[in-house]
Amino acid sequence: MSTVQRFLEGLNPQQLAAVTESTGHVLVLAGAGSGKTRVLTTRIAWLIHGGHASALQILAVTFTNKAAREMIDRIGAMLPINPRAMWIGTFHGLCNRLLRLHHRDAQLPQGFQILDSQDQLAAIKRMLKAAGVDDTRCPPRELQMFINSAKEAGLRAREVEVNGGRDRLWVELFESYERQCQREGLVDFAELLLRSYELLSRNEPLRSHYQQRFRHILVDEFQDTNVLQYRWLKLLAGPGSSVFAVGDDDQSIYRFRGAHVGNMADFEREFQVSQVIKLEQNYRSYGHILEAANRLISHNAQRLGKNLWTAEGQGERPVLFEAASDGLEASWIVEQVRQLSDAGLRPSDMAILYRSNAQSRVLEHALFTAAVPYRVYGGLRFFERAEIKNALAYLRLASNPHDDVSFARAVNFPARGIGTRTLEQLQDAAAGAQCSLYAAIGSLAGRAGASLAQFGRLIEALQSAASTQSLPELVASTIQQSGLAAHYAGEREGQERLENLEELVNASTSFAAEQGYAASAAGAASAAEADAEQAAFAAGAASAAEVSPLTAFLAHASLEAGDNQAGQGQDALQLMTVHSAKGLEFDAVFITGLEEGLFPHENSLSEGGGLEEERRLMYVAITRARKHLFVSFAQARLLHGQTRYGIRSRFLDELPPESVRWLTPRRSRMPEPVPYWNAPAAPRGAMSTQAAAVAHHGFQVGQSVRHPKFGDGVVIRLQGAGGDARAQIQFGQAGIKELLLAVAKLERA
DNA sequence: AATCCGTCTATTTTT
DNA sequence: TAGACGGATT
Repeated sequence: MSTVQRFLEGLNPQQLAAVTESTGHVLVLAGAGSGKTRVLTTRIAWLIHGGHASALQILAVTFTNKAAREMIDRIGAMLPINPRAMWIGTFHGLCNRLLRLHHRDAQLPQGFQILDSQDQLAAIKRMLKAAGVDDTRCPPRELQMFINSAKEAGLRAREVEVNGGRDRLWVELFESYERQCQREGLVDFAELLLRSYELLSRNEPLRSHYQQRFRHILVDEFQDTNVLQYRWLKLLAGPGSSVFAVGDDDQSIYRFRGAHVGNMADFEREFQVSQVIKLEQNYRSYGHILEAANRLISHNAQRLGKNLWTAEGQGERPVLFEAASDGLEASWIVEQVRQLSDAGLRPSDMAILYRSNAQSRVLEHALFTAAVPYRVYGGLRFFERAEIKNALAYLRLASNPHDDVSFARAVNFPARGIGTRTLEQLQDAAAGAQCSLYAAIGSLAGRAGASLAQFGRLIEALQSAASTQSLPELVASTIQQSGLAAHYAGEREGQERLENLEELVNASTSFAAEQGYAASAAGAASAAEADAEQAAFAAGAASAAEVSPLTAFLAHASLEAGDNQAGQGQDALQLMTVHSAKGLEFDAVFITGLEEGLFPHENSLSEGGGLEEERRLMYVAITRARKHLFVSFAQARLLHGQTRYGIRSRFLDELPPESVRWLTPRRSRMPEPVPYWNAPAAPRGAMSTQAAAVAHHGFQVGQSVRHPKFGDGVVIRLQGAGGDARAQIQFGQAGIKELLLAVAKLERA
């Protein structure tokens, strides 16, 4: 068929092989910029249009909503079908869909609420308080980590291995958190995964239904999957189905949040992948940039092995620059930005990347002073804003009044005379009666009881509004009735918050419109199918179509926190961490702060495999650049209010010398002491510290030294005098050491 | 109920 | 240095 031919046109042989592989499971090693998304979407189009599968037989999983949206849009552009007929979404989104459809079997109320990390932490704190456990014996954040990592490993509280009293306590708290969530109909992110995993593993008919249905399972960013997600996929992949996994082990940078690169090798072995397809042709960067990336990553031992190449020319060599201070590094970047602008690049074609968010300050300052428009990624997202969460808490209560997380949030905001005392009494009453806070309202008498009763009536009013009004009407009236509108209207800085609440109404309007579209139009096929599923597996339960718009909207708000960027649209230079740059590309890229201790980050060096992950991070950074790449570091940097003297990152020495261009003399890895007057970012106090640091032993803060065992380093602090004089020294490999000057064989360099 | 003050911490982040 | 948080104060 000619349409199919047209899809396949222009694919390189490896891409073509991946797209049209028709037997068994497939592992695609997709290098940066190798057209991975194109392969995924083209394969889906090929499967459907070539008659290999129907849209209903396809399940495609991504990590972010953005990636899912992109996939849906691109398929929509290729095929005349409604892509919503397919199950395409994030792991969490798909699990949500599954659990709503089969909430009975999953032992959840139909309108279960999803807790984001913030909500989860609040729930944990509340549980700790109820259990009477001291925050110091069990820091809430650590318990949260403990619970989430257990769940992500597929473990329930009872399955966690206990060694010692501390563990026992934590496991008990884990258990009571689980009970609390179950009682209140709350599901955290990890629970979405675990609960649907358990649902499928325990319910054989349901499992085989979905196994037979999903003939083709496609997974994006496979290197980022965690242990539970891998098991989930394995469970869903029945006999005769094909799993198509796309990933790049060299871009695995999320181990710290549970990603398990080993899944790639496990997949190859356990699914008996006969052929691993490597996509190595890069369509993004010029040759010298790719050579830099290839050489750098070749220093990693743990690799599946892959080398990027391009059919385009060599292009410019990446430029390396050594600055005396972070301030001067920033000024140099601004100057390069100017030159690039003169050469015709728009600010939005350029990005400045850094390892940690704290580094953005100096850069922002320099850009602001030079009047370069810029935009910083990161920070609060729309649905995470306090005012939005407050409004959502009321909406959640309208949907499920027994959601104590939302109750606790809403009950006294805006203030309505229900203080900590009253709340404690209510908590006790609820704990005694084993019921929700809302259900316990009646048990309190007196003035406090009256205030609570009034709040209870508010919830009931919202509930009835929810059953009569349209979603946008409900959102608007909730903002009014809750008193949030009045509260923010009376606040000095409340205007912006009011606007955000207005925006929430708009969001609900467009959400409702989209849902309506999906339910009608070509989505009829999926609706019919979903109904069939209902008839077979959830007899008596509400069908998917009956999940109320409010419930759907609340799930949407939890699962998609909204844009992560400040003001968009305008032509601005992009500032972001290397992590958030993954998946993006720019004509010009600046990678900053290439200093030992910062990049690679010192905290990573103590973790096994940490250095290799840092190196992959650098690899990701380099491969973001299309034409121009600038890599820089500073001898002195203001960090936590103190000037830190850094050594050039080892990563710079791992780049191919013939493919890069040093703008500053490339010395041995020992910077000269920095004259403070060259370091405008340093506080005035630094001057006196440094002047005072010159002592009779002849060492000075910022001084380069060499130690027979630890190698090259820089003095970062001096204390004591005479025979007791000590120096703290930042070594390249060995990290920070404190040495007695009288004893240590330090050589001045 | 709002505000102030001392303490603590500071890598990366999506769902 | 700066920001977030919790406890105490007004």
